[in-house]
Amino acid sequence: MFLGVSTLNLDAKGRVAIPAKHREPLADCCASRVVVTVNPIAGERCLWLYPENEWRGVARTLSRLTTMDRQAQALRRLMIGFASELELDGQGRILLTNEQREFAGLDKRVVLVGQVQKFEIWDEQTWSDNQAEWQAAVMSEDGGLSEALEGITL
Amino acid sequence: MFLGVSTLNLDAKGRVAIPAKHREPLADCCASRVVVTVNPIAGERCLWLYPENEWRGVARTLSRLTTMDRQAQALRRLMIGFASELELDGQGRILLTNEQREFAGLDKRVVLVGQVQKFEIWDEQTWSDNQAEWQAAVMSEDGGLSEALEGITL
DNA sequence: CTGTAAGTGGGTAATTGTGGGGAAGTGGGG
DNA sequence: CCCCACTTCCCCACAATTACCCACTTACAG
Repeated sequence: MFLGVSTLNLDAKGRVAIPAKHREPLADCCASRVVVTVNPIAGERCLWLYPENEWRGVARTLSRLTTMDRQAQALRRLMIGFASELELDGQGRILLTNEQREFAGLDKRVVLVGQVQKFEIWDEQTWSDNQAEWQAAVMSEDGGLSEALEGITL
Repeated sequence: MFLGVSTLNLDAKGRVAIPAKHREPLADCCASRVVVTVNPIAGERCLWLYPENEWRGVARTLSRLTTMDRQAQALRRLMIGFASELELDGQGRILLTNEQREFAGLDKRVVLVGQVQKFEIWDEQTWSDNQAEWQAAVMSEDGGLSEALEGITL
């Protein structure tokens, strides 16, 4: 279970160092092999980082979507198209492609966010800009709670 | 069952000492392993501290929410994203991350509030500012008692 | 008044994040 | 076919942070 935010720097070569606390779990579950791709959801400009074993399931799901559905095609083009398979280097870093960096608007300061089975990588500014919005989204005054959230206890 | 408020100080390194009365219960139920995250509810800027065993259920609930629901995503980003797994140090203290301290506006004086299965951590000022409001919220003169509260016995 | 326990504050050593140098590999152009 | 330029990878080194430990002071109880 991957948890927690870490703010990190992209170095001049476009590499990100995965925080040490995540390295052992990654070595265990996927031999430090990961897949980075983009988040296809409109308006959320961030990258997704999957351990290879998790990615396989995602890839299978994507490949089963029908060819005739426009949304499915769009989803597949983005997620498969931008994906790259990577292995952590000796210092626990990965090299992002230019396309990925551009897509997510990554410059120097980035945020790596654990999301249980995967990670998200955000530009630091974008991440903090979105926070207020997310807080408002959860139990906003306008009353709306989505079905998925009704009645959950935290 | 965790009860009671304690006012505590963050030290210069951002650590909080858990009051001694809670340490043994924590040692028993979760080997002094806890998870700290943020309260995602709009307008409530505080941290939540779960014993690890309680956290597992919460994490399961969160991980089951669908990827395509915006509110659920927001909730997960906040609660999983800001979470950190911690173990009390030899002096019974835990180290909060910068991100968590910033989120809850913690400076020096903080309040730890027992909430049965979990704790809340508030900035002292924020805590006292909110008290009046909460009193007003429960059984306000404008008559409204929420459904959840109708007919309960205290 | 004294002894124990708890809260508080720092020092030190190990670990981690970050940056850069150089070798190895790849592709394009002469 | 060879050479050059550019990218990718691996390694080393420094700097900052973190974790662990010890010591002091305050509070409470015997």
